[in-house]
Amino acid sequence: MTETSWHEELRSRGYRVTPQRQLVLEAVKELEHATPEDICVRVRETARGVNISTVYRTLELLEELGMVTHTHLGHGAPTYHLAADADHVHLVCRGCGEVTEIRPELVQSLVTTLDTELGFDTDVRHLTVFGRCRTCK
Amino acid sequence: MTETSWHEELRSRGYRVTPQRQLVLEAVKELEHATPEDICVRVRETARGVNISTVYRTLELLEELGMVTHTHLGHGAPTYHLAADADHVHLVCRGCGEVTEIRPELVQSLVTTLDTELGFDTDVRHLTVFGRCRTCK
DNA sequence: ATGCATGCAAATGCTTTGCATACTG
DNA sequence: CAGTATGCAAAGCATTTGCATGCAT
Repeated sequence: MTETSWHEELRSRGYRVTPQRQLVLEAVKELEHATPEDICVRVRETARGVNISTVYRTLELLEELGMVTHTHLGHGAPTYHLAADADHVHLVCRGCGEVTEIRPELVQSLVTTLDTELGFDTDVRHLTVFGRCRTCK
Repeated sequence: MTETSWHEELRSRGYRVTPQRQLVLEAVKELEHATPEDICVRVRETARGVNISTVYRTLELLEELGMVTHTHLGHGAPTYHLAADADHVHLVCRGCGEVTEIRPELVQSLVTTLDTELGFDTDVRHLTVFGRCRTCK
């Protein structure tokens, strides 16, 4: 999505293009797996402050527009990605806590099975698999 | 696990058998997919009150002992199961919000792939797959 | 100008913690 | 009796909301 196209996307839906919204989207782009708090801190480093509640409101909006997605990687706050970069599945190791991104092809068999057997359409981007990595098991 | 065996399990590890711990375990057994709050309410119905902080402490203990497990089914509080009953995977529909339990065999291909390709040992009981069910897609 | 978006502060939901008291072993 | 477990209240995060003001259109 180009710079201008999402501006128009916003306007066409009756939303406004504001500096805060641009800054939050930038931060999501640069930081990967960022929590709302991370994003807030990042934005404060680079420019005028953006309030944490605006970060929440903006992330909700960007998610509704399909520009970002979130996943729950642990017990704490969710982490956000650009939707365009989110085409992967997360593996979280309970031993060392390491988070790995894997190619979505590795879960293709699961997606196919759930679709064939149950007619269930899996949201692969939101999928997080917990377990133990090679070194911790 | 029999009634007495988990009492001994507790004692052997230096923990004590208390009415609260028994009540919480009972509630987890009876309510399925119960949040800490649900458990607290349930216990209050049947007997003397148990404080919410005791519920949290007890669930943590029971989980450490491997008697219960939890999953995150939505945005709110986690839900607890008896570990013995937990041998299933959760499907959560983003459309209607319905939670379905499926046989772990349906994700066997995923587990095998992750093990073979990455040496990752999947915690199937904690797995929750988000997406859209047959009627909502 | 109109009214959506933001900042601020308070409220909310969930969970943890400190400490005095109660109870188990 | 010794030391763990509980209740209570307060504190701690993460997130949401109400409302007055600011800014994009």
